[in-house]
Amino acid sequence: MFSKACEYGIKAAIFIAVNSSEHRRVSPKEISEEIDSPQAFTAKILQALVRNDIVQSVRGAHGGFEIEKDKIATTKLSQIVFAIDGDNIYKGCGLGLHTCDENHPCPVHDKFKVVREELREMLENTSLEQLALDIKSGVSFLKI
Amino acid sequence: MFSKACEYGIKAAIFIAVNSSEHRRVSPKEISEEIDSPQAFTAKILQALVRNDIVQSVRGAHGGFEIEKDKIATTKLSQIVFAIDGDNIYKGCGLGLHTCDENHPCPVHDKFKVVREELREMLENTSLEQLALDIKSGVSFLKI
DNA sequence: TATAAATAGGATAAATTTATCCGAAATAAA
DNA sequence: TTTATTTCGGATAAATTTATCCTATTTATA
Repeated sequence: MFSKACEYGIKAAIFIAVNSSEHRRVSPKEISEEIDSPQAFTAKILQALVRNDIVQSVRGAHGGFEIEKDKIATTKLSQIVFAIDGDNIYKGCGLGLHTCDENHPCPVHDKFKVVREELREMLENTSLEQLALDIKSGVSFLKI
Repeated sequence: MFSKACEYGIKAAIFIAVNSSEHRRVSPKEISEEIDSPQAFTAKILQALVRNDIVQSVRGAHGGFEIEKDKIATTKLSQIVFAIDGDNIYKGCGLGLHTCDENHPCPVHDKFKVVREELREMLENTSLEQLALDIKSGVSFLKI
């Protein structure tokens, strides 16, 4: 469904959110260990999240990654997905047609529309905060 | 959402179904022109569909690809997707965890479950016949 | 101001997916 | 039985995604 990069990006953001809520900055090394991802590759993805202003980075000694408190509550999954994979998952044609709309639909246009709309709503209505809370309380997991 | 190979496979199967319903066999060349896909690559995908008994092939002069009449009605989109991409789209974990279930869920497990279940049902309830009919009547399109 | 600790970013490699090429095998018909 | 036509299948190449490595840059602190 999502690219590996996107999967890592979502998990990394959740882990940073969990730690930021406890005023702790985290390093790519720590992140990649906790979410079970390749460190250097994860660092690249973190850079993309920083460029898209989803995550904040602090360089130099005692630096690391963090997310501003109010952003943890306002950032939606859709923003992370968009920053890494773009919006093709719930915008593009299911069968790859260049133009696919009501006037010129692909064979699965109507049926796909329902599923993708549901996916879009889910991503737009899910905040980093909700996901981070479940990790903190041990209800959900970031690896294995 | 799906791989290119899967997109081509679905479109090819629909085009073959349309022609088989009019007792016409089609070649990879004709198929790739009609669905706007690379010919040799499409031929490989057709072979996979033949091996999975979704499409029938006839070798030699006057050969080509066809689908048995009753199979056009009974074949579901899910079978085509499974033959090419496997069932990871609506089985695997949304965040790539090796084990992700009710006892050990990833952060988006519950939310994803709904979307994937809807996707699965859609694929399992959509027959080649329905899709082919819309192409025949000019309601939907296989390219552009 | 020197040093150590971090992220940033370019270059490159490995793996996977997508795509092409060509000869082998099968089949209908002359 | 030969020939033309057609799918099958292996080898290979191109493109994209995933992953690694190394150096530059930034920053806190001794």
